[in-house]
Parts: sequence; C-alpha cells; structure tokens
Amino acid sequence: MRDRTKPAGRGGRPRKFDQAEALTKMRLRLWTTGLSGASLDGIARSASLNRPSLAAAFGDKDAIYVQAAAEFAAMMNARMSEAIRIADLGPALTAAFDAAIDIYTRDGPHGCFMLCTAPAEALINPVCHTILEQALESIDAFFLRRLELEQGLIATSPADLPLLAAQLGAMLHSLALRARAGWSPERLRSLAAGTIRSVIGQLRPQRRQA
Amino acid sequence: MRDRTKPAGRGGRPRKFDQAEALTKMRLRLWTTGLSGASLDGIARSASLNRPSLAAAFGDKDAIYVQAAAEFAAMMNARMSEAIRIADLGPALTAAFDAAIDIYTRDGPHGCFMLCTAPAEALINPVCHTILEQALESIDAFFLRRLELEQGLIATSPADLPLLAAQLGAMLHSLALRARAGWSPERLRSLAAGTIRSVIGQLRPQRRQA
DNA sequence: CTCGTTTTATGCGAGATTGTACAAAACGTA
DNA sequence: TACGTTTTGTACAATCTCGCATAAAACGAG
Repeated sequence: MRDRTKPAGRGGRPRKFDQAEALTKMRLRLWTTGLSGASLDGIARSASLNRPSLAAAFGDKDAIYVQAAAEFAAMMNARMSEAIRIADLGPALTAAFDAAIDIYTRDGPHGCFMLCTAPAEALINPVCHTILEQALESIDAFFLRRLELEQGLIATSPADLPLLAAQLGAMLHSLALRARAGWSPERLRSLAAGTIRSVIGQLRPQRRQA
Repeated sequence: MRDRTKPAGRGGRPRKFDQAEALTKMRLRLWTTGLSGASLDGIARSASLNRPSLAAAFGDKDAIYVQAAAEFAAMMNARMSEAIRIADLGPALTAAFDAAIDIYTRDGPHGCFMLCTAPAEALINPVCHTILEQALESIDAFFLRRLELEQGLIATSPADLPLLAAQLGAMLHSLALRARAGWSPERLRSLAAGTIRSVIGQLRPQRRQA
C-alpha cells in the first residue's frame, strides 16, 4: 500500500501539485461527503488534479480514504495530546475536549472524520471497519493513559480506570455525532464539562452501591 | 411524501408483497450498507420486488431510507420504553440499555440504524441531517423523562438533569458505534453499567468541586 | 541534442445506477 | 363479458462511475 509514485527515479516531469496539500483538500472532501458519497471525479476536482494523476499518486478510493483518515487522526492526536499535558486533571481534560470540539466545529459541522464517516460502511468495507475499530481503541487508550497518571493521587481502584476512560471516550463519540448534527461549540463544551466533573468525582473515595 | 399507492381505488391488481414485510427487509439492507452504499437494485432484490414496484410503493431512495429509519426508531422506542418502566431507576436504566444492546448486536454487529448510517451523509443530504438530529434529540428526551420521574427522591438540582440525561445518551451513542465495530454484548453491557452507576451516584447528595 | 523517465491531460469503453415508458396480468364492477 | 383500475415485469435511455490507454509535456543524464 505504499506510494505508487517513484520519487527515486532520476529524471521525469515534476509534480504540479503538493502531495500533502492535495491530501488535505481531499480529506476535507471525504469528511464532508463520506466515502460512498464522494466520486473519484469529485475528489480529484476538490484537489485540483485529474483522475489519472490522483490514481498514480494516491491509489484507488479506499486508499485515498485510508490516507485521509490517517492524516485526520494524526492531526487530532497531536492537538489533543498537546492539550492534555496540563498537570491538573480537570483542566487537562477540559483542554482536550476543547481541542476536539474546535476540530469538530471549526470549518463547518463536520464532527469526527472517522466516527462519522466510517460506521456507515463498516459492515461492507473492511477498510472502514478497521478505521472505526482503531479510532475507538485509540480514543479509549488516550484517556486511559491520562487517568493512569493520577495513580497515587486518587483512591479509586486501578481496575476501574478503563471504565472511566471509556466514559470519557463515550462523551467524545457523542460530541462527534452532535457536532455533525450542527450543535454549537458552547453546547458541546457544557456536555463535556458535565462528564469531566462526573469522572473526577468518581476518582475520589465514596461509598458505592449505597 | 405520502404513499404513492392508491389503496382506495375500487378494483386493481392486488399486491404480491406485504408492504410492512418488504420495508423490514429493506431496513435490514440499508442498516447494513448505509444509504449511499445501497443501490435501488440491491434494495429491490433484498425485498424480492422489482424497481418499478418499489418506486410505486415507497418512492425514491431517500423516501425508502426515511421510512426504514422510522420503522427502526419505532421498534427501538417500543423496546426501550417497555424496559424503562421498571420502578427502580438502576434496573430500569439497565433494562433499557440491555434492550438497545440486544438490538445493536442481535443479528449482526449493526449498531444503531440512525446513528451509524445518517452521520456520513448528514452534511450533503438534508434527509440524513434531519434523521440524525431527531435521533439525538429523542434519545436525550427519553432518558430525561425517566430521570424526571425521580424528582423528590433525589437531592440533585433539576437543572442538572438534562446534563445527566445527555450523559446516558452519550453512552448510548458510544454503544451504537462500538457495536458497529463488533464489540460483544458483554463488553457493551459493562460499559453501560459503569455509566449507570455514575449517573445514579450523581443523583445523591454529595459535595461537588471538592 | 537525444534518450529515457515521469507526470499531465484528454478521452474512450465497460459497467453500474436510476427514472420511466410500455404492455400484460389480475382484480372489482357493471 | 366488457371496462376501468392497479400492479407486475421487461426494457430502454440518460447519466454517472471508474479504470486504463494514449499522446504530449517537462525534466535529468549522457
């Protein structure tokens, strides 16, 4: 699945387009229309290149989709990882959700690329299935890593941390869908804040099963 | 957008198919493939009728999708409403989630019809946008109605109930996506149980913002 | 300047998709 | 039995989709 181009060749006509820039434009297109909702013609037009060039540089539609998803995931991961570095857990989670919400709503009500476009075809397209699976897994892992940094400061059994991480992940999933439906950043932030308070509350000693 | 058929006519050749039965088969198809992933040919074949009959009885693809979504929503609402009637909040919520998880996983890892197929095209297809919007709204409203029955038994400010309902809704959204990725019912149930415990915990008096 | 290499751009052809027209079939009514 | 009505099934045309073939363009190397 590597690039079908041969950049090592000695001579050859130079590219007219920037590979990364073209991918970014195609990502926006696929993000908006979904995989089946986009045609190769439309994808090519959105990146201002013709189909043969598109196929030579990026492969078929599935391959383009995979690369677009990977770019989105990397961007998402970079911004959320940066945000969650804050020492205090509450502000860290808030910053992470803020980053996600910003991506989900900044240039249109797009929601999450993976969570909003992959599920529709996950049952019939292995590529979509894999992308969905990895998105879910990496989100849970992201929050779990951060919660584990609180070990020693908290009174919660470590065994419960994956459940708490999954709760944060669930809220992120929900924000992705609600953003896609057009919810405002403010509304999304208030939802996130509720879950953050709830999770932090559960990190403190309290009687369960009253 | 009503039926294109004219059942009031006096005579006429009788239908060879059952309308409701055909719609159920088409719903399963659209549930599996998504809207753009299905062709009218495939939809017609899945219901064992030809395209002209399909068009006459149900309209175009968008119209079929709307009717399939409505059928799914009605089925979903019936089962969850039945489950949540239990007097105790905890068991009621558990039963409601169990019902959803059963639908999401029973005959294949389908997840939620609306939450998994509508988002992909919500930005380019008003029909999908509306269906997504209504699904999100009705889920939140469903949980909120149940929480409001607890008024008087609880020590939480009524103003917080919509936030708690949205947390339950968020977990349902997440279950829909995770089921689509192939998660087992057992795993999904344990996630739901965590959120239920959390929400019930927040309904009891406790110091917030320690 | 010539040759080999790589990209560009146009365009063709096979297949899929969708709406609809048409005739035949199956019913109720007179 | 004749007629109007509605559904059925085939078929056709217009469009979309996609892979690929082909020629021209742009570059480096010798």
